Amino acid sequence: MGRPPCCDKIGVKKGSWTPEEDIILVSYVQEHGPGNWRAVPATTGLRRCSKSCRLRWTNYLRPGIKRGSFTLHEEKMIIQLQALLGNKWAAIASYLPERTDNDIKNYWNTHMKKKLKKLQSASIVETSVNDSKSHSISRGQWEKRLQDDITTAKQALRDALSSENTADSPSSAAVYASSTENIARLLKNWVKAEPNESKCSSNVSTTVDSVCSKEEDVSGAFESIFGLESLEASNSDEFSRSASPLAVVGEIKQEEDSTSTLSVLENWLLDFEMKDYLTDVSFDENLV
DNA sequence: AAGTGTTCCAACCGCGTGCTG
DNA sequence: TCAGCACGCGGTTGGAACACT
Repeated sequence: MGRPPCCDKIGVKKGSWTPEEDIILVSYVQEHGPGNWRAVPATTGLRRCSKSCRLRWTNYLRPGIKRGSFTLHEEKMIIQLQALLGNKWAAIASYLPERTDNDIKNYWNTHMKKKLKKLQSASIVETSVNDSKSHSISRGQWEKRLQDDITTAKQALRDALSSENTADSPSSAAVYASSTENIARLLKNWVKAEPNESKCSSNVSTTVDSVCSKEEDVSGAFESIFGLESLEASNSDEFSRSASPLAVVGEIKQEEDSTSTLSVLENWLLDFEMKDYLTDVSFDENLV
């Protein structure tokens, strides 16, 4: 016996969502909040599967979603997190609050795989040419650079966390207001051929703005922790030997009172098997 | 201008997991 | 303990948009 369908297929609409359907869905979420998706079709009269409603909300209508091309910064974070976590898109997306797991997954499958393959092939050529020079960086130099990175990362994390603590947490009303703005923007986009991509500094609500700035801070911390800047110039071997984020976070943990963001970070990192990280992670394994 | 190939992304599908009775 | 249910996740697909010939 196969698994029963998540909802009655008869009369369930598929395919692209219309503006009218979006408005209905957003109205529902404004009233009831996200969740209980099973009730959405019954309550609203939408002829959509509950799954489809959830997906539409999380991937498109949810407030705070940034659309448009990925920044270099985001790209680097994705590369590092993918190398660390594998294809755990939801986990990766949790560190890029404005991007959905679907977006990141799509971006990875279309852009990053290509780029990394290029990078890898270039690296292989370089390695074959400069094989005898491959250990040019001494252990002492490496440790010194690592220590600098850790110091920078810790400072960046502190900054990010302190700004998060001082910022007013958005009320649910504000969150849903920004959702309404999302819809308004979408409707405008449907009317006009070319949308004006919403950037952090654009006409999106202050709620979104605060998310943007926070994301920048946190990602900045990550860049330092993971040595992102060195990625482009480094080969996979060097990455596999790079500093353990566990060590950094563990040290920060001792110095900082726990905050929500740090706890999430810690839990995630502590769930990660350090041993596997040190022995297995390399770009090669993730380029399939 | 028309045909063909390629890219991109929204949406779907099936499975895993956690919760509840 | 177990079955049923709802939700979340990752892989995959379909088709619109774009690029190329």
